[in-house]
Amino acid sequence: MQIGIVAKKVGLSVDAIRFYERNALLPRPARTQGGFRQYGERDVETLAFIRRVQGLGFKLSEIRSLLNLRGSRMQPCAPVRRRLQAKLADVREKLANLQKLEFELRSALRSCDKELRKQGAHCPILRDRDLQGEKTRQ
Amino acid sequence: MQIGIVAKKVGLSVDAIRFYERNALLPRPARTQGGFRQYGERDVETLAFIRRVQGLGFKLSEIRSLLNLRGSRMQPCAPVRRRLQAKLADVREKLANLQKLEFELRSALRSCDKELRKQGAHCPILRDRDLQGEKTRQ
DNA sequence: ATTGACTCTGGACTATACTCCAGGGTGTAG
DNA sequence: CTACACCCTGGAGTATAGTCCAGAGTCAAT
Repeated sequence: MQIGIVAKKVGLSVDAIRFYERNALLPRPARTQGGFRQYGERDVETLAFIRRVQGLGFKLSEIRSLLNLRGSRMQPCAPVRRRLQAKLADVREKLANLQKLEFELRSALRSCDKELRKQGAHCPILRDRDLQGEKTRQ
Repeated sequence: MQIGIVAKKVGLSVDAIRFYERNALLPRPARTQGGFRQYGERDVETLAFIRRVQGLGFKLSEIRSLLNLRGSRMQPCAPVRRRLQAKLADVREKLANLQKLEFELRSALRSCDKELRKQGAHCPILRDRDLQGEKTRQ
């Protein structure tokens, strides 16, 4: 199979596949005389795997390490489980942050609405002041 | 006030402040003979504003447009409200995606656990197959 | 042998929000 | 006058996950 076919099969761009090869996510395949990459079913599976775990929120560097586990003959579930759990933890952290953000946006909206109801001319969000007590970034 | 003082006051780095100036978030200030930037309270307020709305999840390009509204004398609340609402909408979309992700991670974990309970040797996540019905990216 | 579709490489480019650096100048206290 | 802390500029670098490109070569069919 040449790269374009594989790309179509797994729903990736040709460029993405070459990119994965350069970044050691996909083994470099055999080549034809002329230098065209030749892929087999195994490669299609690897690419599908990549897409699957990417859909679970893993980044490419993490996927690389997952692929190493996959390469080992015994396929130990425990380390995968550990990674899934870590990922779940940071998804939950992100969720908490976004929820806080949602809350703050809603407050901001409410204060806008209050101002609009009393025909106020100046927006409470745009107003200066309120610069107390925010945490610093280094 | 020179830049270092302002930086300390608002909790930003000197570099960040210069970066904002280059990117038209902060007006370029007066300079001393020798070329040092001289800031006033107004600038401190602007920077505090930037931090505040950045905390609401706005990116710098969006903040720039917010700052324009703020510059106009009448400070109309309505356009700000519109932006807050749009931002709220995409926060909610992100939340939904993350929640879906959380769900998927939990399923993955469950399937790992099941395998581990029955002493299975090969991880269901690492297994190939299962490449049906995923949406394509262009 | 020619056409047309496909592929090759290396490198530049995208967005985001900064940080870090060298090499040099400035401000002020003593 | 000298030391020392601070400031200046322009440019490069960070991470992420690719995309896009030119210029050249290849494959299969006719």
